[in-house]
Amino acid sequence: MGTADRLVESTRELLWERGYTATSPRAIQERAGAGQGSMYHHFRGKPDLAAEAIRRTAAELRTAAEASLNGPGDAVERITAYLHRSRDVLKGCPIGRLAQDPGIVDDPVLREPLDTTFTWLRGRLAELLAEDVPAVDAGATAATIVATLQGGYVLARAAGSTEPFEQAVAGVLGLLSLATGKA
Amino acid sequence: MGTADRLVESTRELLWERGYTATSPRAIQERAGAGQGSMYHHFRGKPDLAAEAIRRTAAELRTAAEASLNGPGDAVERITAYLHRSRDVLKGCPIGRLAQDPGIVDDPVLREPLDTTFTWLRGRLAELLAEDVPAVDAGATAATIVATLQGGYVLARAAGSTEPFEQAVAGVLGLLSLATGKA
DNA sequence: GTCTATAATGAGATAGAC
DNA sequence: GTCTATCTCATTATAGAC
Repeated sequence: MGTADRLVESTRELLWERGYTATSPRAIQERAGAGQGSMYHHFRGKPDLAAEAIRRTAAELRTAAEASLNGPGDAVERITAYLHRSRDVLKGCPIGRLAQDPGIVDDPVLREPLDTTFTWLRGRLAELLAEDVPAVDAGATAATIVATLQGGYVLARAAGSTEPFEQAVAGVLGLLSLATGKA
Repeated sequence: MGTADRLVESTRELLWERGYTATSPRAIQERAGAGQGSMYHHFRGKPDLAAEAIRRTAAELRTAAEASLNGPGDAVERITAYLHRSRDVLKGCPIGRLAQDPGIVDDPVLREPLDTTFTWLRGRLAELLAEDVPAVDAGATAATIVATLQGGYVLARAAGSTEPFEQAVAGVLGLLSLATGKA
């Protein structure tokens, strides 16, 4: 892995752990084992490096989601697999957590991958629901599922425990099972 | 309003707008129209001031929630009123947004009001659901409702639009209406 | 109680040697 | 390509005058 790649990977980790505003170029350099000159040779500055890091993380998240959502089973089974996927709940969502950072939301270039990722995810879930669960509004229910996940992370971090996340996921799956009549 | 109160109010606003890490004592002082000496006379420092600000915001949020949840109607009607309450969606939840800030989550004193607030809210919603909606797991569904709200804020900020928030709320209410058989 | 120094530390980036 | 100064500004506080 070259220096530029190590810088991007370090940035990805730090954005997940601390967010954008609280991540300093200095910390990125230290974790990547690179000097300042090296960083400013490969990237124009912190925003440029962060943009590359966020795009890479967004692409990875989408690939991981597709694995569950294109898997075997009907809509509710695929969504269940997606929601039950192993996650580092107390670290939060590497994309969703950035939505609280003013430095991200106020910069169109940095916010764009977040918007694109969630718009795609809601659309894909809505497709699945429209096919198999006619009893519900597919678009609204898809938004609820993604929001449950993102809000579950928030509640877990506030509680210092994964329990609220697991409850929230169980709750939305319970409601979905009523909609399919397979309760 | 005395100087100490103005400092706390300024801190509350800035915590909501920027979070804890990105809020500087300097910014607090400027907004409150107070000097540095004044702030350090009334408070030991930024964490002390933030603790007071967060406790005050949490108390206010709880009072506002109780107004809807103790209002007229059955469980689903009260929850609907709570979810439809007017909110500044793109600013996010003044309590929930702090859960993404490492400076809050890593400090037990600053995290405690978040935990207490969400634990109370989930409990209160679960009480209402247990009375009127026997078809669902009250605790899990309560967690889903709170998570939908918190996740709805995240999606709205990522999108730069209130639309995903409104969809998520509509979705969870649609699912709840199935559970009561009043669809 | 409130004010104005003062100061140590880090952020974020540029310059120029190697 | 990478390194080590260097620079400017903000952060977070302390000290002491008023």
